[in-house]
Amino acid sequence: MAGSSTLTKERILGAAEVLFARRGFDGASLRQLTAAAGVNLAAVNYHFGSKEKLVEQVFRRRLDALNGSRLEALAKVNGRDETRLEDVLAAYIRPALDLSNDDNGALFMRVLARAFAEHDDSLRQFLSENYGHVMRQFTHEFARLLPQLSKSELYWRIDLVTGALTHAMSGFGMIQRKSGVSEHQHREQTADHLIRFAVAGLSHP
Amino acid sequence: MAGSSTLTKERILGAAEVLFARRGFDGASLRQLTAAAGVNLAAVNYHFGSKEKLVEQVFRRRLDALNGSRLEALAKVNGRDETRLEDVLAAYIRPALDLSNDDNGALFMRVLARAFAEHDDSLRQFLSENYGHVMRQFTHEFARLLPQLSKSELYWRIDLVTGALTHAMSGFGMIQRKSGVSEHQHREQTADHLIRFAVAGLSHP
DNA sequence: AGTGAGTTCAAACGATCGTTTGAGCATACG
DNA sequence: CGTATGCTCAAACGATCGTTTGAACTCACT
Repeated sequence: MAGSSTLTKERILGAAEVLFARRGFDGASLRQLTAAAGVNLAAVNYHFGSKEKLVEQVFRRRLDALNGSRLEALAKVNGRDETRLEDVLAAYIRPALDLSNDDNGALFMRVLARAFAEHDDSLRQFLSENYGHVMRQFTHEFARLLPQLSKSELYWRIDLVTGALTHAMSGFGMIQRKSGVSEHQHREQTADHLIRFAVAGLSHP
Repeated sequence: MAGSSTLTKERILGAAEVLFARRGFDGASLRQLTAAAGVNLAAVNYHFGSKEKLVEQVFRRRLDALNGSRLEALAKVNGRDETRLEDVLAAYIRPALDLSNDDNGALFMRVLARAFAEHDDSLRQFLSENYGHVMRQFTHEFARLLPQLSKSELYWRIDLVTGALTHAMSGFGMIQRKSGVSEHQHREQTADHLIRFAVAGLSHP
């Protein structure tokens, strides 16, 4: 091998994240994308095979780490002697907010929200096949902690909470935080809002 | 005037609603759209001026009625001697669910959710200019009913509730209802879920 | 019957899309 | 040194995009 250029691939993935968040998957063209990344137009098809494969890799790069952190945090919560609902929700929410540490991690949540709103079948299938087990594990935990809820009632609430969180986190990083508040504090306050809301949405009488 | 064909315009608007919901604004081409509507390709530019203007009209056709119903329902609630939070939320939610009476009314909520997730500036400005006063009026009502909440706390909760409702209603009409449940009952049950969730999300301690 | 405004139509416009090609360049290995 | 491999590049491919054009058609009105 010569260059083994993971550099070009990474530049493309980074630019794709920005442009997919801004213009959507259809709206962002490979020419805009490769120009922003400073690479040749043909590089996308050479390194990824197609635009659709690139989209999948954009998700993979973030979701592998994100959902890994979530499951890790959930396991840690389950290791304690008593499991609290808010801790389970924190295990789901905090890793997502931590993404904003990365350069464009916050933008990725916008990409995710787009994919959520587009009811594109192939993309949903890809996400379901690769990361469906995460949501299933959290759902199982919710069912255990909220035994008073019927199955359909629980699914309704999880769906609503998911919608709320996806929407809110897609806007995170956009809202200007007041001066005098550190980024860490800001993220902490946001996590607090989301967790308390999710607890109320799931467990209200 | 000869034809004064409101017929062609309506066929286009109907097909646009379906295809925008299914493929997105960029993903749905005027050729697919006019073919589905059974009209000539040039008809869109003749009757609407451009594709972007067509998008605006798709929103106008539904949102004028939808937000009108919402304000009407809100006025009716405010006319009573005491205003309850769940009634205000019902005034916001029920008109949206009633859209599913219409042929493709339920699909329109998908279109709306898409516009919500895409952070397209020109579309957001259009919606804000034309229908921003509705959200402002409801927000004012929420502030009155929840005086214990700080301004920022209230905005957080409204944002989260809005995200949840938009997501949920964009999926309404997709979920198959159990046999033996009438469409009216189904809508009533859905409204109940959404309203109780929204009450909990807004007013939790 | 004839005029004219409103509408539809097939055809074409230039632009841009995702993808492919083949030559050129770099580096590692015999 | 020579050659093979991985990668980049400019250029082109056919397809499809939104939009425009000018002729054909419809129908109310004089």
